[in-house]
Order: sequence, then C-alpha cells, then structure tokens
Amino acid sequence: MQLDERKYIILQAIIRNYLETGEPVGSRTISKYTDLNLSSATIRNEMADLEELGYILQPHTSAGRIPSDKGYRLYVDKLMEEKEREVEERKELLLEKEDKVDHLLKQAARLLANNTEYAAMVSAPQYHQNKLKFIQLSRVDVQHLLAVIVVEGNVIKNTMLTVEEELDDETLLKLNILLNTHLNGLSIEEINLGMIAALKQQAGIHSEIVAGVIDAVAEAIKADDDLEIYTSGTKNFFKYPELADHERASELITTFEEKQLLTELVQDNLSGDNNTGIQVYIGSETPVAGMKDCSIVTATYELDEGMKGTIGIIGPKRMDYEKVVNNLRLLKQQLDDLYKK
Amino acid sequence: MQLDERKYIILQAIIRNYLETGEPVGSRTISKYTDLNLSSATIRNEMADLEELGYILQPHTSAGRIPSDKGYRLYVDKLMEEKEREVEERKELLLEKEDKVDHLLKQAARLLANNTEYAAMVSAPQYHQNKLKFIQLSRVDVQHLLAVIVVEGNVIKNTMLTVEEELDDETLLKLNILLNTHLNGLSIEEINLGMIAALKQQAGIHSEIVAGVIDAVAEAIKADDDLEIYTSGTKNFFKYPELADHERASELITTFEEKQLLTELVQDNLSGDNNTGIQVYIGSETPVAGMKDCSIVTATYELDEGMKGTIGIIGPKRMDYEKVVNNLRLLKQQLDDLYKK
DNA sequence: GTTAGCACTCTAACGAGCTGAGTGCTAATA
DNA sequence: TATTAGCACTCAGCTCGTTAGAGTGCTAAC
Repeated sequence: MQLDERKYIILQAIIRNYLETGEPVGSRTISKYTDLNLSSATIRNEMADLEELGYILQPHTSAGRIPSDKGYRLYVDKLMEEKEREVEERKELLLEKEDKVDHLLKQAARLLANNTEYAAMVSAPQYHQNKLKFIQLSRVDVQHLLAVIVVEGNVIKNTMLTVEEELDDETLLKLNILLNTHLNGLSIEEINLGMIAALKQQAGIHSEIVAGVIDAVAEAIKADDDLEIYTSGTKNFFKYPELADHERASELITTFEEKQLLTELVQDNLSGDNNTGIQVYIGSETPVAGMKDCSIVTATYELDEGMKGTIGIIGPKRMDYEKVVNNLRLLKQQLDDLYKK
Repeated sequence: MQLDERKYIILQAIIRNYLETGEPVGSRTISKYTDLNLSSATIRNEMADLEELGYILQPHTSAGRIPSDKGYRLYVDKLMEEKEREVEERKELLLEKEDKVDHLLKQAARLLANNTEYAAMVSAPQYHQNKLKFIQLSRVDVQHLLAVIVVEGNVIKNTMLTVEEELDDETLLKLNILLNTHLNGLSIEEINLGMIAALKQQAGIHSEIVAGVIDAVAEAIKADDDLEIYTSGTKNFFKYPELADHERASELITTFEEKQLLTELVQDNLSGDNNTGIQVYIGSETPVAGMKDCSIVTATYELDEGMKGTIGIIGPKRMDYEKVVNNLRLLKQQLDDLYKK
C-alpha cells in the first residue's frame, strides 16, 4: 500500500488537530475539518490504512488516533521543505544588546521560552581552532604574579601564580618576551613537550614560573570541557499533560538542571552539517536520554568567527513545530548578525 | 493556659511523628508513641489545649492534628538550643577539593541535595570592601588594549578596549604608571568625579582610554549585582506530596530556575548576624515569595577573608530539621576550613 | 486528674451504572 | 469500484451511593 495524496492530507489534518487539542482525533472530526467532503466512514477506512502504514496509532480500541513518531517525522520533513522555499520572514523576536555575553544568552533563553511556551536552552559558544594571541606576566604584589592569556577570539583567562621571591622588572620583562616570542600564534597541538623543555631551560631558575604559565595556557586554550548552558521555561513542562506527571516531570527537570546531560545535544548539533542549521529530533530520535517523550528542535548560531553555540527548544512531541522553527531561525539570525554586523 | 512540660512532650511527639509520615497524627498514636502512659482520651484533652494555644491544627474535623508554623518554630528553637550545647560531630560529608571555585560550589550543592533529599542552593561568595589592587594596560594588537584589573581578594576582571591608533610602548608605560599611582588602594567611594577629571586631564589626548579603564574599574569594583547561585535537587520537591502538585511545583521550580529570586535569601542571611550562623525560616517566615509552604534553612560560609556566601536547603515544612542543620553545619565547616587552613 | 465508652463526623476507597466518543464491519448506493 | 449510511460494540471517564476506618468531643465513671 502506498501513501497517496489524500492519505497525506488526512494525516496532516490528524496531526494539526492533535497539535491543538492534545486529544486523540476521531474520524468525524476529520470529516468536518478537511474540505475533502468525505464521510466519516471513508475517513475511517483511510485511517485504518494509515495505521497499517505506521503513521498513526490508537491509544486504545475505542479512541481516536494520534500521530506516531513516523507520522510526525513525515509531517516535519514536508514542513521543512516548504520553509526552505519561503524567504520572507517578519522580525518580531527582539533581542536587546547586552554588554556581557552571558547576560545576552540568558536573555535569549528566556525570550525563546516565553515566546514558544516550551522549555528553552542556549549553549554558550565554544571556541575552536584556539590559537594563542598574547601573554602578559605582571607582578601584583611581592608574592603574586598575574598571568593574563589572550587567545584568538579575544577570550581572556587569568591565573594567579605564587612565587617564592620577588622578581625584578627586568627579569619579568625577559620572561614576557621569552613567552611571547615562542608561544604566540601557536595552537594546542603545536605546543609540545620538546618546546616546553626548551622554554624551561631558557628560563633557567625561573622555569617554575614558565611551567605555571604553560599550565595556564593549556587550560585556556583547550576546548572548554564544562560547557556553559543556559536554560529557561522549565515550568512550561507542566503545561502539557503528557509531560506533567510526576515521574516524567521529575526526569525532565533533572535533565534540565544537570546541564551536562544536554551536552550531547550540543555536540550532536555542532558536529552535523546541514544546510539550514535547523535540526529536529522527534521522540526516540533524541540524543538526550530521558527525553524520549519530547521533541527537540535546535539551531546553531555563530557569534563570531568560529564561536559556535546551540539554541534549542524542548517540548512535547505535539509541539507547534512551525512556530518553534520560526522562532529559532529568527533568533539564530539575530545572534549571527549581532556581533558580525 | 500555659504550655507545661507534658504538653511540650506531646507537641514534640506530634511533630516527630508528622515529620516521618506526613499524615495528621491522632491521639491514639501519641498514646502509644510516648512513654507518658496516658490514654488517648487524656491526650485528646491535651491536644485540644495545644490547639487552643495555636501550636497545632486540624485539617478537618475528623482528622488528626498537624503542627502549625508556631509549633514548628517552638520545636526548632528548642532543637537549636540543644545543638548549641553539643560540640562533638562526626564528619561524613565529604567535599573534594576542586581547583575552580564554581566547580566546588556546584559539587557542594549536589552533595547537600543528595544527602538531605531536599533541594539545595549555594551562593557564590560576594566580596565586600573592594579595593583596587593593581591595574595593567597591555597592547594585544594594533587596535586592542587589554585592561586587567585586580581587586582585593585577588579577583580579576578584564576588559578589551578598542583604540583608534596604535600606542607606543612609552605612552603605554606612562598610562600604566598614571593609573596605578592614582588609583591603587582606593575603594569605590574614594574614586570621585574630581579625581576622574584630574586623571583625564593628565592623560591628555589619551583621556578616552582613561575613561574606558575607569568604567572597567567601576564595573569590577562594585558589588556583583548578578550574584551567582548554584542549585541542585530540584526534583526532590516531587518527593513531598504537599509540594508536588502542579501549581506549587511549577512555582517552586520557577523560583529555583530564576535564581535572582533567591537573592533576597542570601542578602537576608548575610546581613543578619547570629552566633551559630544557622538560620531557619518556617513557612510564612521565608523572605522568598512563592515559598510559603516551605521551610528554608541557611548557613553562611566564608571562603576567604571577607568572601562570604550562603548555603541553604529548601524543603517542606515537615523537613528533618535536625539532619538538615547537621548537614549545613558540616558543610559550612568544611568550606570555612578549606581555604583558610 | 484520668479513662472507658459512645455517638458523631468526615475522607477515601470502591463499585455500579451511565454517557459519549469512537471504532469496525456490512450492506446499500452512485 | 469507491463511497456512504447504519448498527453493534468497546472503552474511558464521570456520577453517585455505599462502606470502612480513623479520629474527634463529650459524658460519666473511676
């Protein structure tokens, strides 16, 4: 049996209706809902076929039908195809410029959650291709040296080093020159043991300080292992009865609180290349354990050269995919534009 | 009517029992539970008195009694008095040393939540009496200057400044000396408009840079307005039926997510001085809106000279106060010791 | 002052019965 | 051959009366 045009229209009608109401959809409803002018009996026959094909299912014998994951998948794929063709968009999502990136992203998460009424997450951008740009050692007081390390993308890290005896200005200057001439422009792969040994040797009695700085550099340059993730709208889970019972809600909320669990989502999203940058996970497709009953829609943004992050919406499988995709697109666009100009 | 010894024993028995079961406690239970050897009828008379005194209440006519806020308050006060006298404690709560403070505090929150089965919060320490310790301007590339600002307590802030034209080394050195000689050791109150104007004048054509640095200093020195708060164990709210219904849970979870709402708690706690450093808020006593049905227990820790933060537990009014207080004490102690040595 | 006993109250749990939405199947119709 | 009307059947969810059980307050006796 094949899925012909009419069957798809009926499937679509079932999904649309189910998205709105959250209740199983009966044949009579579809008969009235669509302009196919078919009786409920005919619809029933078609629905039996759709069920056999695996696009819809029946919670129990005398109930209407609800979409299966396969049904949603088809619906979303067609939706995205249509979206592809559209170019025009109206701007409604307003992100205010913030001076601090973390504030900006927190705001973004809140905005997404409020606009969509689902839960939202925003991951802070991760830097790739990190190269060392600048090192500065300064004396803060007798015992403390401050090492400031700037890497590509103007990310700055500081480390305080404790020294036994005070260094004079000249030595400090020499160390600064030594470090900068040897290390600047290098990526993490290029700073190897041999080089480190050579540097230490040149530093002579101050090799300990060099070691401290190298540690700090390694720390600064490596891909941030604890990825910052901002979330908002956790309470929206309660708006959808299928997610609101204690067990499920408890699991979702834990996943949302222990943000590392969302990391996979970010990784998955950043690694895969797809043209539009929008990714939809339905039910069991999700890479996040404990969100099998949810759908997740994500997009990748790029704040600055190579600084990529993920924004995403988590909601019930019967989420308003169109609205969610629109919102994510808009926000992605704004984040992309904001710093790039 | 007075609250005599026997009445208090009965009240205590009611509370203890209610803490365990969460169900209203009847007279027969108490009659068996205590070693007063009184019949249920006598207990009933005493309970009627306790109710008149406001220490317990009846959810409905034919139910047992539950403690009122006033009842809890009495119980907790006596508990704390006893605790005061105890000195001995066994260490069980194990905090592993972490190199980053934020990791440490996150771990602390998780530990508290896991140990107590309630929700936990830990606020990052706030610095008071901030004085400027050190300023360093460096040239990162042709267009960018990096301003590093270190304040008392070795808190470091960076700001990147954009300049029109490249500065030569000598000018940079002069600016550094200018800034350091004038600003070091000053607190926020001491850097006033007159001083800023004088500085700008001395900087001549580079007054813009000075202005930028001053802005950054102001930013760095002022009490952090967005206080970092770590939370854990949100899902534990679901363990207590009185907090788990949708409306309440939704409110609690929002409060926990929008961490600013917890700020009042921290402020309240840091400002008040009490000897043991443990503060118990019962029901309507809480400073946090939307937690009227909860009890909150907090403690203040001090990571380093003047760096104070708050740890706290949020749970149902019928929480195991003794366990919670013990846990907080232990953790507070560990945090206090960790960096102080 | 304490206690046994009793009538009373109220919630929670249970089960029967009803309703309405929805189905699958069959036979008639275009 | 595709569509439709009609009918018997199913099942979740609601209402409602009943019952069981826990607990109370009061009174009279110890």
